[in-house]
Amino acid sequence: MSDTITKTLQDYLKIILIEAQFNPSGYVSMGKLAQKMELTAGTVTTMIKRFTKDGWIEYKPRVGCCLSEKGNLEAVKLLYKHRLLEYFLETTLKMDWQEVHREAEHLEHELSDKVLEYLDKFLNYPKEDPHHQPIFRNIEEFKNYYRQSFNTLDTAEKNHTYVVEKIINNEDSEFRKYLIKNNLLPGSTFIVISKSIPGGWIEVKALNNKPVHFSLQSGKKIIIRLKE
Amino acid sequence: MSDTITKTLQDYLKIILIEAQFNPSGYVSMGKLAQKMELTAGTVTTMIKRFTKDGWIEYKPRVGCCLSEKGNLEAVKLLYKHRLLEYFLETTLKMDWQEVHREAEHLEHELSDKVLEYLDKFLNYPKEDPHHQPIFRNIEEFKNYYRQSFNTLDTAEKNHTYVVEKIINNEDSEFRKYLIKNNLLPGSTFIVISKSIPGGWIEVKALNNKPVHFSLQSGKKIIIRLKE
DNA sequence: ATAAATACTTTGAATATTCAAAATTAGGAG
DNA sequence: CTCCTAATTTTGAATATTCAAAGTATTTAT
Repeated sequence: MSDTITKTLQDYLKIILIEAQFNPSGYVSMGKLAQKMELTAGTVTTMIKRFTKDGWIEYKPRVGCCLSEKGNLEAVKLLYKHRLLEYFLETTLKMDWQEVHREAEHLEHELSDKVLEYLDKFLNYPKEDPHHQPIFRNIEEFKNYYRQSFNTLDTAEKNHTYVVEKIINNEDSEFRKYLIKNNLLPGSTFIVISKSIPGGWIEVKALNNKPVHFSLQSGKKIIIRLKE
Repeated sequence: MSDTITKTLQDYLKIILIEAQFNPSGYVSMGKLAQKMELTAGTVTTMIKRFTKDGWIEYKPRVGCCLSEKGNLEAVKLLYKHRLLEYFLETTLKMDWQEVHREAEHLEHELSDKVLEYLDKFLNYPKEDPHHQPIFRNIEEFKNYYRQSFNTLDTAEKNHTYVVEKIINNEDSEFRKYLIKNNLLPGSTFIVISKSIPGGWIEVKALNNKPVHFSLQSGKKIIIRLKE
């Protein structure tokens, strides 16, 4: 059944597409997936292994999974269907925005590519859904959009290398001095040495500098991007 | 899971609703159901017994099944969703009529009552789908329509094929001879060539026979059912 | 570096849906 | 009334999806 796109597979693909964006490695852990899918971790592990065999997903044991090319294609199409449906339900049928997401969630599974095409034409190819979420019509549009979006330091991962992109709330001069001293102004490259979520801190090190700690709270003020 | 309306249950209900109309007893055989569902008779028997336990269906072993009140309610709603979707796809999205049925078949399963309500309002409550099939909004409308439309020869429709089910008032031997001569005894198949309600007549033709006229009055003595 | 906590994987079992093939039954032919 | 045929029902097995609980591995804290 390697080519059958079941409703279940679709749900997995869509969640992985979104969650992978929040992770510099591009991988989604089994725990995270289980939480989002509202299933047990064991179930998710089993299913992911099957989907991997069918070529939808790539899986690294004890690490997580990401979408294959084939999986990406399908996942982006689902997001396209979802957002176009939201647009239709809200602007054409004038449904309450609170119900729109849930309804689109159901309908997207049965909306064929053909109906999608006609619906898009009828709606005159809107660029955004009613909540200003862009409607991506292919992977390139999707990837391009997310390439430009950034994460903050608190989401950085151990052993990965990043570049400082921007500092939020630049008024705080104490905080600024701390950044200058540790060579962490926009443009600087650094690596994550260690991190403790329960402890609420992260330790990073810029080139030719000593390691330095930040609270995850203050890390939210530092916008970063993964270094190639 | 007695209350969960799965896609599978929906498929069974919809087919039973339609097929039951073609049978004067109101029951659908396991064989017929299996054929329409494109499943084996064994599968259908098993499922029908389960659905009976859950209160959707009434089942008589070795005879067949029909819908319970609860099943009828759900089935008519599904037909409502199906036809309204056909209307939408064809008149609003301007899809090709050949694709419309298949697409509605899929979407109807995920169209909630809420969206149905808004869609109906948007379409301004059409009375028929694009192929002149009435859109029933509740069981009464459905039953009423079928009670009047598919019982005796006078209600038969042009170009449709029927089977003679029973002759009322079998004493009239002249009438009986007329039927024998034209091969219109119970079991015979015939097609309606033409019909005039103002003229008060209907013209039908059995296989390998010449066309023959009946007054709508005498047609009331011939009980028929739609073929297939 | 070792113990404790956390995350992940495996295993065994349950439910829903399906089929093929064997067993049963009803209705018609002789 | 008995036998045959066709329809129906039963049985045993398969697939997909899921969970709980037990077993492993990794990470964090001491």
